[in-house]
Amino acid sequence: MLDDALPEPDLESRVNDRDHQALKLWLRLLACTTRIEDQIRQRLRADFGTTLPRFDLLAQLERHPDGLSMRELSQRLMVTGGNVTGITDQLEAEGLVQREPHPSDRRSFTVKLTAAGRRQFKRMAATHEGWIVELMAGWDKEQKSQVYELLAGLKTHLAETTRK
Amino acid sequence: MLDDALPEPDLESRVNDRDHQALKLWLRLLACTTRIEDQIRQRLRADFGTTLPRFDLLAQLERHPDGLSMRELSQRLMVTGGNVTGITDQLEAEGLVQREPHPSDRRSFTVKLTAAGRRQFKRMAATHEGWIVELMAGWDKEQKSQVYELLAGLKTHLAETTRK
DNA sequence: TATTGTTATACTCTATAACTATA
DNA sequence: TATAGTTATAGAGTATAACAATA
Repeated sequence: MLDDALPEPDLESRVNDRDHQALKLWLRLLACTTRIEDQIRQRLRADFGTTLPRFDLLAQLERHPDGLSMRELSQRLMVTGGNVTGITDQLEAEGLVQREPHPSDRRSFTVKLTAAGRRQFKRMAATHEGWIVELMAGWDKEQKSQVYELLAGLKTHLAETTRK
Repeated sequence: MLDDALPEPDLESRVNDRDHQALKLWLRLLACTTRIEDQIRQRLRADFGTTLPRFDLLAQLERHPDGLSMRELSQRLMVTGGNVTGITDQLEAEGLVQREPHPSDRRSFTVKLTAAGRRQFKRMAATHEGWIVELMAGWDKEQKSQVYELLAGLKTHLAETTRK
């Protein structure tokens, strides 16, 4: 098997000969994504002094120039409200985002990127994409396309299966 | 696009129309694996009162009946030594593993599963595999096989690319 | 000197629950 | 009553660095 040629032990090495297809696939999938994610975290910290959750929050705001409420951010980032408060506090202290009062609901805010936040995110996003291109270079264009389409099916299944 | 039919916003929704193939693929990949991993963590906690790192450590020991040193565990689990000490302490307190003195090197231990640890791990592993089968059921056998083979290429590339 | 493992410390991310202000 | 957001707290997981014992 191709894989036995790889000397480095890692999370996938937890798999056993008797194990079944789904499990083997999952462990290999996990090994790959973990490795990429670790790289991204390391590089975000080293090059930009930031973290993946902070980057993710900025990315959501960049997609929504009109801003998002704390609750919407919480849903999109899939974390609880208290955490969004914390991350938003940090980003606001860095001057990258700001809370604006909601026009009609005085309980709520609209969180938006500042001009500085937008500039900074654009810089980070461009670099980040370069990292991804580099890390995914193990697949050619056609292979990427194949996996992308295959993942659509898995994603749909997960959305239907994993409520809460 | 198939994906626009999915209403639920998640991490993949950070992607933008102008973004490129590698990035879109990565975000979809990350969304799927994160979702599965979150499920596994939740279920390990709910059903067995344990965590993924603890499960992973037991899995490594199950594959190595002769035991592993702390250093080997650290490498295989890809975490620093201090963390392995902590996780091993917990598992030892639960009676699932034990440290045995290394025969020739008095600085070192060999960590092994206890009989209880082996029994408990077998139970957990069987349940765990059922979860994985369920969560990966979005792909049929042929699709699983395809992705498995494709991942081999990515994994090799990552092993060659991401040294520290 | 280098290595094995432990300890101490600190930081990030996370969830839960109690709380306030408003709807 | 319900909802938006905050605060407080606790716990898991991680890294770093200083340390003791041994090689």
